[in-house]
Amino acid sequence: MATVASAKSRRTASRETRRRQLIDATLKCIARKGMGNTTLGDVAREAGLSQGIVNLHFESKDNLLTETLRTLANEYREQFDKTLEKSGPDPAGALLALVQMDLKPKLIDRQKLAIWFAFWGEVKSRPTYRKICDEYDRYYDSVITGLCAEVIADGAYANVTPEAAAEALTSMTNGLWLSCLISPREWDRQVAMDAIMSYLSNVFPRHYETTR
Amino acid sequence: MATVASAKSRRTASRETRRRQLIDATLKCIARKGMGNTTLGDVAREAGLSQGIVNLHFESKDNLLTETLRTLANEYREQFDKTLEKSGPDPAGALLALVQMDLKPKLIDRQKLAIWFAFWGEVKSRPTYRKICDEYDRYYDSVITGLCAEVIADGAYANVTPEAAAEALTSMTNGLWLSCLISPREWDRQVAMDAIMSYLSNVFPRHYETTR
DNA sequence: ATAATCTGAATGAATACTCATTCATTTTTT
DNA sequence: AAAAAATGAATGAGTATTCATTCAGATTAT
Repeated sequence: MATVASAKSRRTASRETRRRQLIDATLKCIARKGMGNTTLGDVAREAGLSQGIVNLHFESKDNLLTETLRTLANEYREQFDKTLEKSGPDPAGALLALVQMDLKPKLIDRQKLAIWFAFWGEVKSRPTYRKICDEYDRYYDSVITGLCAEVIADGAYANVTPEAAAEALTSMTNGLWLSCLISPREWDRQVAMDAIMSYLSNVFPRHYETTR
Repeated sequence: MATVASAKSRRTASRETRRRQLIDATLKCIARKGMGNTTLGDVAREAGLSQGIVNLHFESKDNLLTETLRTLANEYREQFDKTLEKSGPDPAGALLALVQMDLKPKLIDRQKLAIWFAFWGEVKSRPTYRKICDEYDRYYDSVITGLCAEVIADGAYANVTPEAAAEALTSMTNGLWLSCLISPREWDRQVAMDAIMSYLSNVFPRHYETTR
């Protein structure tokens, strides 16, 4: 019983702990009730804390939401980087690992998608959200374009540019998320994966053998 | 002055006219301020009418928003059907016309996209929105899957199923819309079209000649 | 060791404000 | 004159934010 550092009955916690706790509560509330119907009272209740707690730790609701988006985006980026790292030096393998990541049930469930779309839905009227998303997307785009360029060079493919291939692949995964959100019953991971593989195996045939 | 049915100074209008006017105002407000910050006062002001007007013609805000989504969806469907009709009997041509439609500046500008994403952002917490979107999507999916099946049969393509190709194409256009929303500066219709053509010309090479 | 003091995290009632909805009144049409 | 349409002030429910107060744990003094 020695090294239990944070006793569970502790009434006060460090600033960072509370902020994280509140952000987690916010994510849950947005997934359940949507962005518009999530009140600070909801967030506090979900976190098991008191009414005024959010304004104590974040100064405003606006702030809380922005930080929540940042946290969400960071989490995705960590997954992205981890996937990239684990996949070794082969660019074709890395590309496949990345698109497969986007369909992993653990990472992308309907809860998470609802949260992403909730933020995307406000992008036009909240420039800050747009900027944050753009910043991260720019990075993913550069990585994926780079991988496509390597594959194209390696296979001497003359039928596609790295930019077009990257745009096609990232757009496809984002679009597949929308299908999952709107038709959860019908939506099928296998069909989604088939769609992506139909691209890879036809555009880069010497790198992605069709198993059909 | 006899046959001027709708004089411009007319202060009262038919129910349908007013409803349409209010829905148009709602669309503008959502594009400008976002779903969450659009109030009934905003809508009334945008329409140049009085505070209580929305509740007079729609019974509630909820109702107004649902009807607005239906109108938006109908408008898109009309475009879809018109495009299909105009494109003649060739399935490959129809498919191309449909994906090109999705990138037409007239049809798809950032205003419209913002509205679509605003509704999609609420899909998870508002089952009605989901149902409406699903209903329309099911139709588009069936049409596009059918066209893909025809192209596949005609070209004897063994490398892809109609379902996978349809899913790939519709997902790609939806995903391209997200790019347009998030990176409006960078986003380029030509690159978007290249991405789609990289799919068509590689998966259905005997139907879509690469002009490169 | 014990008591006294301090600190800042947390509370939750009070405040100020927004906004959907209602409705008595006015205006327009028939 | 009666009916229909529209107005816009009033209502009240809901909610972000504030703040005086409480309290657990750390620090200091005895």
